[in-house]
Amino acid sequence: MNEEMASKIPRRRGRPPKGEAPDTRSRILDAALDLFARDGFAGASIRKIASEVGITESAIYAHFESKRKIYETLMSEAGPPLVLGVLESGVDLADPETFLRELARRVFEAWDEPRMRLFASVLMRESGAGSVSGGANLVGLIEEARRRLAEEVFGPWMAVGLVRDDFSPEHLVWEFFHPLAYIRLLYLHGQATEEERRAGLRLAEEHLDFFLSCALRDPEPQTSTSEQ
Amino acid sequence: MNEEMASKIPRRRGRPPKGEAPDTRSRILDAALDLFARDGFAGASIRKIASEVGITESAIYAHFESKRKIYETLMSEAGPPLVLGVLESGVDLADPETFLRELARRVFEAWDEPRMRLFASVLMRESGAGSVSGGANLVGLIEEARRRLAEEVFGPWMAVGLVRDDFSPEHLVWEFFHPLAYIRLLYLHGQATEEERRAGLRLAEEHLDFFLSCALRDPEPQTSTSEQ
DNA sequence: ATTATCTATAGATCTATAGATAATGC
DNA sequence: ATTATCTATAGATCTATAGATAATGC
Repeated sequence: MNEEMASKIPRRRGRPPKGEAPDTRSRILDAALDLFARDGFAGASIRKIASEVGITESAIYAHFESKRKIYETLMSEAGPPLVLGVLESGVDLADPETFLRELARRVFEAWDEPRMRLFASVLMRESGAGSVSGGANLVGLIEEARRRLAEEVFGPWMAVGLVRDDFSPEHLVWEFFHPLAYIRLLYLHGQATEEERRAGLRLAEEHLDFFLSCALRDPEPQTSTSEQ
Repeated sequence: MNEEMASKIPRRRGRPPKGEAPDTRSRILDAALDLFARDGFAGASIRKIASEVGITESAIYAHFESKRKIYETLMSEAGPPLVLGVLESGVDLADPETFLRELARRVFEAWDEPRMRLFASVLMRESGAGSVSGGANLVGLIEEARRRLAEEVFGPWMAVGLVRDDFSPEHLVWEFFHPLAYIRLLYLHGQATEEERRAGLRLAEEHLDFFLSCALRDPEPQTSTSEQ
């Protein structure tokens, strides 16, 4: 529980000297992320967050106007870019197998970071319909990634016969990507043990093999339009 | 919010006459399930549960000794049997395609029930590691189903060449079943709209087609051991 | 003057218990 | 006598604000 309940010695009254308690704002965000992941939005209290940081509750209100604002700030700072930015960073699109393996590798590299695992917990807890609005909607985030992968990656591949064409590009993306998202939620969450994480990564690799063996096609013998 | 905030007229003091407020205990459980699904364990209060049922908070304590006990009671009443009982009810194992389609149909029939959708929300919210212990562990429940399907269904099929054998039975089960579980959590939760539910069911069907087209094999031309 | 902290506190809400009361079932 | 409810209340905890105080940066 209170692993590092922060210095018991109460601070003296006014604004602390420069170097003493650096970047309280981000320490509040870190503590909040931790507690939201463990206890959910409703279960985490300003009081616990403050005590984790080592300041009083009222000090928090100098940085954020409410608990919900803390939540929204967190969520807006770790939204889509982290999922899709990976895609943008220019992996070679020519060979599906290489591309998908590299994409999965990068996505999992990001998702396996401690901070991202905390986000996975929060997403899992709070992304249902009745939840804290403001930012994180799990289905929404994933739909976005799915749409782009379908349009920009699987669609073109299908057009040149690199992947099977008896399912839509959208569905191929789904079969590729959603199991990975599922693994993230179940195996790469905030309190996942080393063992769970390894199990998750192993599953992901095996899924990739399975998917590739199902979806790939050898490129057709170049019935190029220029020589019909 | 308070769709049916229950009769505003306060009841009179003592035990109510027989037919008047029937089966309070199960009405408490229903209200609690509803609120746990919407607000999470921490976010749902005894007070709200009581007000939903139309009794005072203290009346609840005549039925359950604590909020946690209500939660545990709920979870113990809707555990594994609902997932696996479906499997037991004797669907013909001879033809994989028929069996798997029927299994999926029954599982989704159960999961699409309003009450089961509420459970999906609660599972999603509270099954992370740091959560309310007692009963529901999502990974645990699914592992159990997976193990049995692998041993009793996919294993035998693989032995007789009905499914591909370049992946373990366990992994084939995973590729078959986990996308369905994922759909349940994301599309068949407590507050899912009609539209989300339909999208989920459509995805499930398409997944089934995809999986069958990947995993099935025509039975081998009966190289039976008796005629070698 | 502004900022980041503290002390003190208001007011809401929450879980749970004690004790009164009225119907039930023996 | 038991059970299911109520009224009343204790005591914890929670969010948030007011106002004092001390360092910072102009």
